Amino acid sequence: MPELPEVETVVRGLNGLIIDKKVVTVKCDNPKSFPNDQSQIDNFLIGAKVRRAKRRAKLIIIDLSTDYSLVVHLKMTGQLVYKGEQNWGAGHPNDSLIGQLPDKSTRVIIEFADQTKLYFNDQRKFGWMKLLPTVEVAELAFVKKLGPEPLADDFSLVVFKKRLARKQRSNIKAAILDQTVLAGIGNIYADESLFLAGVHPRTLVGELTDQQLKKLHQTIRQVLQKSIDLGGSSSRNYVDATGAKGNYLNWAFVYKRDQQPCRQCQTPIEKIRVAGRGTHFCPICQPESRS
DNA sequence: CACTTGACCTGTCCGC
DNA sequence: TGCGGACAGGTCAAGT
Repeated sequence: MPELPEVETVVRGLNGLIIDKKVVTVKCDNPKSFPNDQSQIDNFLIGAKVRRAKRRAKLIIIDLSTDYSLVVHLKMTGQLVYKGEQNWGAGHPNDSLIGQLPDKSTRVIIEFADQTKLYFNDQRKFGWMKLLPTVEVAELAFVKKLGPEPLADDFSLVVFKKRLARKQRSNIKAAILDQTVLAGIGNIYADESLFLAGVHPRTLVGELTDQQLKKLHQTIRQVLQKSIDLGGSSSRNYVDATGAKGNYLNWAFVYKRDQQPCRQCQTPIEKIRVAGRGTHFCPICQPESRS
């Protein structure tokens, strides 16, 4: 669920909360969530100071003073939540969530020298964090294969078309979900951007018109930016680094809106399966191409 | 190689 | 109320 806008929101939050903090203890209840050896953790995480947090695709990368980085993938249910005086206390809106940590979904606890803590929670245990040398992050096989960042200035229509060139026979939804084509789109923003572009999710890439490609290139960027502005989407359990939920779904056109009226034409939104995933669309605004 | 399906997990919701 | 099963959806491995 955390897709590009949610991960970006977490990273921005971390940058305002944990810079220069020094790690003093690390606890992990589930080796799969944090598979490093204890000796690596002792040597390169304990005692390290946080330099900065950044994002690549859906990855959170926390650079440390030891020239190691903590790389985190939240997958579906991961949360990276900071508990400090800023966001925890009687009367604070996030107290009900933050105050209860750790809970049964807590996998890793990182404690800083000022006794504040960073919690990695992950109900379904699909997510992970890994400690590795900063220079090796970009060399990871799956990082090297990632497509371009859709919000980068140089992500032009020409680049978009080039990226789709080898996907002519797959449907457009599967193509934009493929992280080697584009980095950062997941199920929510795939559905939303296809709706705004008026493209049926099962349309084959090779059958898209130039006009549709141009429109989709724009709507992908629009939707991702809009969601970042709204703090992301909280479909199930996404929260940002301060424990706050995102607001995008109050504004969504199709995602999780099956049977509800389309915001443009009042036709009930339909839910189908495309690329193995629940897919929401408007049958009038996104007509199926006949072929 | 391109594309699809299944596995990884746990919690929730729906129908009987 | 309890219980089975479908579903949620990011990514990689395995299968077609």
